[in-house]
Amino acid sequence: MSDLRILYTFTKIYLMFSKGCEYAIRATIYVALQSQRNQCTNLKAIAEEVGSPVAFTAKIMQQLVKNNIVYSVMGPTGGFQMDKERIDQVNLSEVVNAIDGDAIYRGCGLGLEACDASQPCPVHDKFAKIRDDLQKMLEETSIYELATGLEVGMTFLKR
Amino acid sequence: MSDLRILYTFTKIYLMFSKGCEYAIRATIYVALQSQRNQCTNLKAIAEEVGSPVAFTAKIMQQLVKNNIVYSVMGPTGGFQMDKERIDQVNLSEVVNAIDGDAIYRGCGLGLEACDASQPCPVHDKFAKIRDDLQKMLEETSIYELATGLEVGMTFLKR
DNA sequence: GGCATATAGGATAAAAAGGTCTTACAATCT
DNA sequence: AGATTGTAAGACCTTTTTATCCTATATGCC
Repeated sequence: MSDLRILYTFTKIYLMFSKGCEYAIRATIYVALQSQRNQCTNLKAIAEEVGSPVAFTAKIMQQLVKNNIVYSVMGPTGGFQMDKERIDQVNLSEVVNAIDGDAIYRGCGLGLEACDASQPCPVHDKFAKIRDDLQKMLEETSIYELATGLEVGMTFLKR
Repeated sequence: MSDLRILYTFTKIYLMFSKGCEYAIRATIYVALQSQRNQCTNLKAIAEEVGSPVAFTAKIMQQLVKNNIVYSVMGPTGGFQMDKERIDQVNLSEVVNAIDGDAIYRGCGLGLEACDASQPCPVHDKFAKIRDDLQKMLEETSIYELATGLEVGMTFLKR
């Protein structure tokens, strides 16, 4: 790792999702949990609970509302909430798609623009399998499942 | 996708590796192929062949040299080359590690710093499986294998 | 030796992602 | 009515990532 600092300053952990998408997933899980308790959660509480910057979280919540993942309630005692049926229906894939789009499923592992089965990059097939597994996992994982783990105290959203 | 442009300007395809790492993999495969033909390849040729910016590629090649993945030869007729034994030995994981470090195996899918088996984030287990598969794949894939596909004309490094 | 051609390495610049602030406004509660 | 909360959009700032440039140094060849 140390040598890398010649190339990059590098503190970032390069992973699957954009930062905004990570916040979106965490926020959705939290709102789902609160919604199960029939509670509307306001922006500040969400940001605090998922450890995300307030202003940035506001943009992300707007995006989640637009994509019909959560809904918003104006006025005092307002905030964000999820329909109870939606908690079961919405899966991780939907949330990711709302923020990052579907690039994660489509993109080439080596960054080539015109990489597909007919003109594959050297790692095309090997990556395709990993990506398919990822996609399947994201589609099979419901927000309900994740919120439940959080409620039971088995999982955590911060730090 | 269109709605996203409110949040991000977004042309980027957010994936597994940094840009530098993608170039590194492509470059290593190309150098390996040339080395099998006992040819030393200079920077300019590499950059041209893998479609990467010359100056940036120079930095990446330095990194690959430091990590003993390729070696460099100075002076006219110089460039980069791989020991023939190394072509078999080196796997994708080594190349990735040389540029991006091992963050891809360690990092939390939701970006939490203190996420592990004892204090997992809601998607910890599901991500762990995908990441383990990715790691295994990267470790099992040799540069030799990838260079061979390229030589045979089955795979491509550009566009 | 002298020259051409390479890589090495530091400094710097450009672009993208991440994040903040401000302004105007709409809804809803007390 | 007034306070509180979200909506929407734009301008702006900061950090990280990506990329370039310049000078030093090594090597092969004449």
